[in-house]
Amino acid sequence: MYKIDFNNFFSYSFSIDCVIFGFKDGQVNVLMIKRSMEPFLNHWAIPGDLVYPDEDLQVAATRILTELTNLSNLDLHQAQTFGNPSRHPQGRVITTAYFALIRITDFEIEASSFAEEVKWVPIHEVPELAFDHNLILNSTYELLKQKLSYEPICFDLLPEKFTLNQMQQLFEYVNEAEMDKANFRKKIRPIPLIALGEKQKNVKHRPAKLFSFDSEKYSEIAEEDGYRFKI
Amino acid sequence: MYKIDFNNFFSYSFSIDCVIFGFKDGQVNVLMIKRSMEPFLNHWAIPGDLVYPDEDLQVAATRILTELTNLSNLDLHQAQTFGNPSRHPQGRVITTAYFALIRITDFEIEASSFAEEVKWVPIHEVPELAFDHNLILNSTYELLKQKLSYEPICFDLLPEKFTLNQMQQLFEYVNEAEMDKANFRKKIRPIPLIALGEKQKNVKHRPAKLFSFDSEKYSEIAEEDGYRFKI
DNA sequence: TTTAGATATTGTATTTTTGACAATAAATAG
DNA sequence: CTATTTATTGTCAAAAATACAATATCTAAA
Repeated sequence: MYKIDFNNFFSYSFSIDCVIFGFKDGQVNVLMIKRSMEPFLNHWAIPGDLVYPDEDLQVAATRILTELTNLSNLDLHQAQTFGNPSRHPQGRVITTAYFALIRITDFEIEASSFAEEVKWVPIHEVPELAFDHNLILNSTYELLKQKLSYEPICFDLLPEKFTLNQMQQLFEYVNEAEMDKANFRKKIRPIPLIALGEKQKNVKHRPAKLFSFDSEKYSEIAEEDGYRFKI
Repeated sequence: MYKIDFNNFFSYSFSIDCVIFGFKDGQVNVLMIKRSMEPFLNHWAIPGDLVYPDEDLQVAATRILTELTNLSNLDLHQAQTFGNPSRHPQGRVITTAYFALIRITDFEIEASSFAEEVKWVPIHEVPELAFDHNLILNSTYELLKQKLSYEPICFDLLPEKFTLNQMQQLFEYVNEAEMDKANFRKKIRPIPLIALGEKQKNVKHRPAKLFSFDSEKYSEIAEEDGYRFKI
C-alpha cells in the first residue's frame, strides 16, 4: 500500500512508547528495557516501536505491549505526544506515549526481540534513559497519578484479590502522604467491592480480608446514579 | 535539510489541529473555519495545518494560532492525538489536537489563507465537520471541562475584568448544572482575586463588582502552601 | 493453654465543608 | 419615592472529613 524505504522512514516517522506500570513491594514500578541496538545501544529505555504506515495508534500500542508481555485485554491509556525535532538522533520521529497498568504477579517478563534485558524499576529510582524517555516517563506518571484519583484504575495495578491496606498503600505512595486507616475505609465505602470471604495467608498477624472490584456494579451505579470514582 | 515531495508528504505526515475556545453570551464557543481547498472543500472544520519537518509541535501550534488570530502569549494545551489510518482521504496523517482559550472580545477574527470563512459556534451547535473533527472536538472539550475544574484557566476565557456571576455562569455551563450564588462565592474564596473597586456599567439593576485573577499570588500560595485551584 | 505482639477493623466525637435558603444592599425605571 | 431587579452577605442544618480511641483476630512463643 505504501512504499517506504529506510531514508524515507527516518526522515519523518512515527512511534509509540509504552509506559508499563506495576505495583510491587508498596512501590509503583515501571518496566524498562536495555536497548539491543543503536542508537543508545545498551541504554535503558521505555519499550517503543515504530507505527506501521497503515496501523492504528491504539493497535500499535497493543501490539507492542503484547509482544513484550504476552498479556492481552489490558487497558491502554493515551498520554502525551512528543515531537521535539531533535529528540531522535536519526531523524524526525514523533512519538505518542501510552500507558498500561498490569498486575506484576500475573506475568513473567522476559527479554525478547525488543531488548537484551528487561526489568522492573521503582518509579523513583529510574536512571538516565535513552532519548527523551525521562521526560516521557515523568509526564506519563503525572497523568497516571491524576487518573488514579478519578477513575477506577487502581484495581488494574492491585492483585485480583487485594486487601484494603494494599489499596491504601497504593494511594499513599502516589500521593506521598500517609492516610488514616479508618478514614480511608470511610472514603472508599461508595466504591463497589466484593468481600470474598477469604483472608490473607502466611502473615504472622491477624490476616486481612480480601476484596475484589465489582466492575459490573460500578458501571451500573455510574450509569444510574451518576456515581463517579473519587479518592 | 529534508527533501519532501507531495507524494512523500502525503504518504506519512503529521498535523496539528487547534481547537480554539471562547466564552460568549453565557456559552462556550469554538472557532470554526470553512475550508477553501480540497479535500472537504466548503466543509466546516477546526483550523489545522501540517507540521514542518523540523518544527516543534508546540511551535507549530503557536504558528497556526497566530496566523489565525494574530494573538500571541496564549496558553496552548496539548490534547489527544488521532491516528486512524483512514482519517485523511489523501494518505496517512496523524494529528495532535491542541486547545487554546481566548477572550472573544479581545480580538477580531478574519478569514485568512486558511479559510474562506471563520466563525464562532456554540459548542452544542457544532455541525458535521470535515475529517474526524467532530471526534477531535468532542474529546478536546471533555479535556477542557476537566482542566477547568482543577487549573485556573477559566480566567483565560473570562474578560480581564469579570463579575463573580460571569465566572459562575461559565462553570454552570460546562457542568450543565445550576449553582447557588452564595455557595459558589464560598467555594471560590481561597482563589486569589483582586477586587478592582470598579463596577459593571450599563446594566439596569444593581451593578456587580469587577474582579481580576491575581496570578502572581496564585503562584505564591501554590508554591508555599501547596494550594491547588479546585471547583 | 496462655499470653504477647502485630495488624485489622470498627466506633465516636470534633471540626470543616457543603447545601438550602433567608435577609439585606444597591442600582435603575417609572 | 417606590417597585423591580440583581448583588451580596448571613444563618442553620446536614454531610463529610479528621483525629483518635477501642476492640478484634490472627501468629508465635512461653
